[in-house]
Amino acid sequence: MINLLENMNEKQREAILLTEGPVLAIAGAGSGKTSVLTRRIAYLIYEKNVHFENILAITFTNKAANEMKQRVYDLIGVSHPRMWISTFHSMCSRILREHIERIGYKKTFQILDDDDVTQLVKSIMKKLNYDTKMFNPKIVKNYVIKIKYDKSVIDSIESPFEEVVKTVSKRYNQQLFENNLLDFEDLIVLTIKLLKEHQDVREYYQEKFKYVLIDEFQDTNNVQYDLVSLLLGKNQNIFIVGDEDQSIYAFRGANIENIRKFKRDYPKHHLVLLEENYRSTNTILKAANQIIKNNRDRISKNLFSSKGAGEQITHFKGVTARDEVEFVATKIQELKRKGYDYNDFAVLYRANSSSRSFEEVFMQKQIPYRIFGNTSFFKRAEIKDFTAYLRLMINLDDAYSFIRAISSPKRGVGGVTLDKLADFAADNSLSLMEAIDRSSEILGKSASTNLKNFKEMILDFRTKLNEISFNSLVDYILSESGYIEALKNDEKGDVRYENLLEFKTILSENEVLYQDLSKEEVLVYLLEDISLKSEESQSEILDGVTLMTLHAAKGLEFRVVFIVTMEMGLFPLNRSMMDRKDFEEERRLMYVGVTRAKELLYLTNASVRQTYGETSHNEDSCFIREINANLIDVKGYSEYVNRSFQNTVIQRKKEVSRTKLDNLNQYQENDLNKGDKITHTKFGDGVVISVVNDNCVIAFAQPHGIKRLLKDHPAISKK
DNA sequence: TGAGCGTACGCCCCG
DNA sequence: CGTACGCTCA
Repeated sequence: MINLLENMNEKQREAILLTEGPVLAIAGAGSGKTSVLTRRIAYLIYEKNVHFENILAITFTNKAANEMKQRVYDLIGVSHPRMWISTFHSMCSRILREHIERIGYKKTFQILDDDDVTQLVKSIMKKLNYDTKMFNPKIVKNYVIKIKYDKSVIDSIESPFEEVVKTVSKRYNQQLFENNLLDFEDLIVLTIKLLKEHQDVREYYQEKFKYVLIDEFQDTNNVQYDLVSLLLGKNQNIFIVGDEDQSIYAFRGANIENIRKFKRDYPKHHLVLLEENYRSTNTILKAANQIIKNNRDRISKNLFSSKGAGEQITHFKGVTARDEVEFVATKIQELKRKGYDYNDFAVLYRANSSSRSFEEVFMQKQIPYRIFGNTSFFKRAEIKDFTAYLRLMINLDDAYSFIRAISSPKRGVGGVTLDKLADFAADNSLSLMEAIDRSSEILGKSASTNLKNFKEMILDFRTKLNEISFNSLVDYILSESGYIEALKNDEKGDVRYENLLEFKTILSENEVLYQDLSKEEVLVYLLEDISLKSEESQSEILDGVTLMTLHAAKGLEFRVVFIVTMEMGLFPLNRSMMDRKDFEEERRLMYVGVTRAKELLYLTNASVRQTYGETSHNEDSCFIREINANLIDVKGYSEYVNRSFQNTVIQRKKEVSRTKLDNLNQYQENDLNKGDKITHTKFGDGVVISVVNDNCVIAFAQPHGIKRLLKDHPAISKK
């Protein structure tokens, strides 16, 4: 018999054993949170004889979910691919796949990723003759998503946007519904709708999920919070784990307040504080504490570790960005010789775009690496094209995939034809596919023949699905659609073809996993997986240096961590320096990065860097200065740099970035009112259109158009 | 009507 | 530096 409490400290045991009633575990970085979660699940199953179907565990990423399943399996040998350990989105997708017909959608719904949503909003805006230069489609999209759940948000939208958002949102939601498509927000919102409107479904799940566990609670948003309450019902066996200092998803609606809200909503909860850190040396922990204590809004925690002081933190500053990359590569090779594995290293950056220079040099120096995020496999054009075919086969109503599939490769049907077809379809309440049958009424002979051929082809693919193997189906679609032929004229055709062949692997893997399902159902699951994982990229390289964003690093640990591009403007990002809340989130991101390191931490940057073809000079990231100097060993060209780059350009740049930082500490209050004429340091003269709380909307001359800005931003001055 | 070419623009994080 | 979009020409 295994002992699930082995090696657990007093607090951790408490968190594992308190299975009944609400429990809030505040878990500092590296405090063994995942062990607690997995052991708690194992304990429920193994010791308390709870069936795994009665446990719901929510993680933040699919990767974390898989890892948790694996660890539970390692502990007690119980596992099942359909265990309810998943992200909010996967869980909702699974519930909806089962019951969505109750709220009027079809079971074959497909999920749109974020890029698709932005594109769709943009195209709707164009159709409605809104100027996409004046109104940034991304901002409109964010509003459209936000008001899905909370209609009252519309009242807080400033005047010129309000109108646009209202109109676009109506059209957008209608189009999604007609095409049987869901966006990520729908997954949650529609699950709430389903549970609210259908008592039997609600009671089924409330009865089913007897024990609920939620990880990374600081990153839940309000909609997710409500969903949790709804799933719980009278059941109070809820266990949440969170750490305010690691909340880094506010841009996506995450609300730190949810932890405090939980305390209020579940007054009888037990509070468990996990403060002992098992990961890092005390030098690293001290640095982390020194950084995070600069944030205003936080409950202070006292992280401690029984590990020794360890090595000093290194700050390396190269003359050029190339030096920085070379330093990282050389250091890795050096440590590798001293006995470290490639797996022990992580290079963490703020923006995905920073990865390229590291990839190049690593490749050149033959350092194996695995890269996470970025243009993931599923976001590549050819993959999206092919999935469009598959989606269309499953869901003939999907106009979005229809357009993608019919346009790649080109088959004599262009924008004009499609517009006409869409208008005709709308007028006669038909789907695009249905409208094709009557297309000769509105279109010329060649266009309507091309459309009919396309439809026949898709219908043929549908028949073939049940007649031939997945492997043959991939080949069949690729050749019949003319896709292969088109790739021959494509410079990157070979690579794209290789990528497409990956579908064979993916399809057959899923076929094995879901043996008891029909081929159509397998395809539905596969497409769902692709949608939910479109942001993640898996790599086949097992032994390699990890390259990833700071965001993606949350929850992971490495013996050696390099946090790179530590420069004002890059990290913290320029944009964040306008607002204290954003800035504090950058600081939490730094905190997350630092606390990933177990033994060695390197902070690197450069004094000269090429960005967008232009040379720029940035000051050291302020986060470096927040660490006590006696913890840091300064290496590299920094002294040389200080002496030799005293030219005016650098001086001026430094002044600019210093001003930006100062602005954070110095409050400027602009007394702005509707109609005021102002000047903006970057956008020039403008007129205030509206002011709501801290925000204002100002109309500038083209090319800037209408901007939504912070009222008190120092760049704005009244005329 | 759609393909090809030149210009403008963007500085992110993710399910 | 790359990509996305718009314009022009075939």
